[in-house]
Amino acid sequence: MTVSRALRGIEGVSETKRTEIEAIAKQLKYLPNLPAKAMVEASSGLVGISFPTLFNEVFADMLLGMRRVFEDQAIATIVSTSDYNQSQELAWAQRLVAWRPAGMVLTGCDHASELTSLLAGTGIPVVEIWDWRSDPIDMCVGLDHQETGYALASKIKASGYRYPGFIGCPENIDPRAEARLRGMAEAFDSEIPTGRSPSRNAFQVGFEACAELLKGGRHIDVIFGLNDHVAYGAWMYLQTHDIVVPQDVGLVGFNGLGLLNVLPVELTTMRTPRERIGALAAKAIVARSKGVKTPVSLKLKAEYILGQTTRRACWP
Amino acid sequence: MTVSRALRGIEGVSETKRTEIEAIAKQLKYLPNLPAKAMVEASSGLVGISFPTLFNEVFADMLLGMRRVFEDQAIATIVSTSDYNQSQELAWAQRLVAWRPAGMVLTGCDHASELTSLLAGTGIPVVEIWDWRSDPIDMCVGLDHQETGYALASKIKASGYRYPGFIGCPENIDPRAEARLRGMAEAFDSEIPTGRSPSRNAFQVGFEACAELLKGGRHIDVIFGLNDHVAYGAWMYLQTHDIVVPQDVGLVGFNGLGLLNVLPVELTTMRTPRERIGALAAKAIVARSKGVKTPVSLKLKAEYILGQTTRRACWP
DNA sequence: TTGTATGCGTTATCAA
DNA sequence: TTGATAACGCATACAA
Repeated sequence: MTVSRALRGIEGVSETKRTEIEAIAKQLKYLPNLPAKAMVEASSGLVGISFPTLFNEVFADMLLGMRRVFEDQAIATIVSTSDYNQSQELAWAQRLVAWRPAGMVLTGCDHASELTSLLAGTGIPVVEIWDWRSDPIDMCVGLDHQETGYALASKIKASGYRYPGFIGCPENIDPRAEARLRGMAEAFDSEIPTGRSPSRNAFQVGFEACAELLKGGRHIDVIFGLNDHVAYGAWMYLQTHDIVVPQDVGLVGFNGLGLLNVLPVELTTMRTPRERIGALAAKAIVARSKGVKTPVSLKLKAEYILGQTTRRACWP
Repeated sequence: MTVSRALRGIEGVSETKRTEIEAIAKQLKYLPNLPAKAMVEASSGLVGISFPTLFNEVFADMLLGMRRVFEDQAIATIVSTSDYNQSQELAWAQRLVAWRPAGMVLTGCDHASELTSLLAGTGIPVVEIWDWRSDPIDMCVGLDHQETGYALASKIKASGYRYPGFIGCPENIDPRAEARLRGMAEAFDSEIPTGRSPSRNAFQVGFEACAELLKGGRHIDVIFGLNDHVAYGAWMYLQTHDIVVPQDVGLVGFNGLGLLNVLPVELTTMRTPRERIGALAAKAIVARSKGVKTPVSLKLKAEYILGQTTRRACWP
């Protein structure tokens, strides 16, 4: 018991004893046994994090924001990816709960219905990130994507554009993208024609979806990409087909990734506070596991970035 | 005890009892307590994985390859990133060992010296991936990057190029890249001039390092990028400065990422078996944890991809 | 300041 | 086939 106290730096151990214990521990190469600690404390100091994918800088950014906080607290993270698949997310959650994690972070607010009942009553702090809704499972840090889509489309509409198109992946894959699309339709007060491609690579999605959108024959004066990569893929398509941006058509991305810094044109886009979301989510979990009862629900804003792929002029 | 047996599907429980137990378990929403299991078994069914970064598709690919194997075995993965920093990797390893993991995966073969002594005698299966060396800590699945650099440069040399340059990040960051550079120098039998940039974004590294390399004033007829992204950044630089690829200068990448599929030119590069490395590493750990004594050491090969950024002709 | 008793949930071992 | 006992390493509660 004295050893336990000494090694944890708890008051009430004489200096003599403490140094003696520390010396012996070092000599013995003593390592605490975290599974045993987790058992007695009924919680493990592990935090589970689920992303749709890690082939997307957006999620890597959020992970980085979280890890900076968790590492300070000596919390290890069990990371998983769901491939935008709710049952895969559920299966992971089921396995994870058996580890008695100190918290869970889920991407988005759309989950398998069993997930809620699984988590109910466990007392595990849960943060849903990236997306935002008023009635989270437990806590929430993210954007209202519909509002964000509305805000972005309003800016674009104010630039004089009237015939928007949207390009992205098939429906029922990325609920956030569809929410943004709804917001855009709201801003333009009309249905928005879409081009969609099921490719895995986002550049390729942009290239192919752009082709599909324009094949539709409808007049389009501005194209909204699901994200920056998709928009850039479309940019490649337009270049190849001698369609000049922004003279012939405007092009808009989403996320504001540094990735595109060096590319030939700066993209008009919306910068999302990804690292900040991660950091805030992690802090919410840490606070909870330290006994703070208040649940966190934060709706953050994205920032409009005017690049060179939309016109600046503003006419009626 | 009977419950434990029944739930684990172990022989010697009557059908009656088993169904009865399963019913009650379901009704009680019973979940096994993995920390307790880990304690009694002195090993946790967790595997730790350390990458330099996750902002690089290469590592996301290896992670995917591993996860497919680990998930089949109900093994959870504790993922961490070291930022190419050995002491950060060491600190993570020290925390991880306290979890009594079923295995550890480390990227590369260059580690803090204390790491070896930390792991010695713990009996934890360790696989070093991506890089390859003859005397791993325990097991090894990867490429010999010097050999691979040699192989790539030999192909390029055979295409008639004589004045190579290399662009990448500063020295002492990525040991694999430097090993490839050594192999290239060997193939060309000369020092290779380099351009380097400390930027975080790989495209930007390519753009800036290319500028630096060409500023050097030496005659360069082919540029080797540290990886595909870096090469593509250089491609942007060359385009901007009206230097035509491959007429004026050849351009070579490394990794063969699908990312660049849609880009205007297919890059000459070397395709690395990333998912395969991950899968093999994971299988090695699973085998070990099941009692197989044989340590694994696999040296894989990369595949030369001839694109449109180097000339095809072959002259003396 | 130091130490003893107890219990966390699981599984191996042995007994019935 | 079923169950009792002990042990894993730690931390809480209590005693000296």
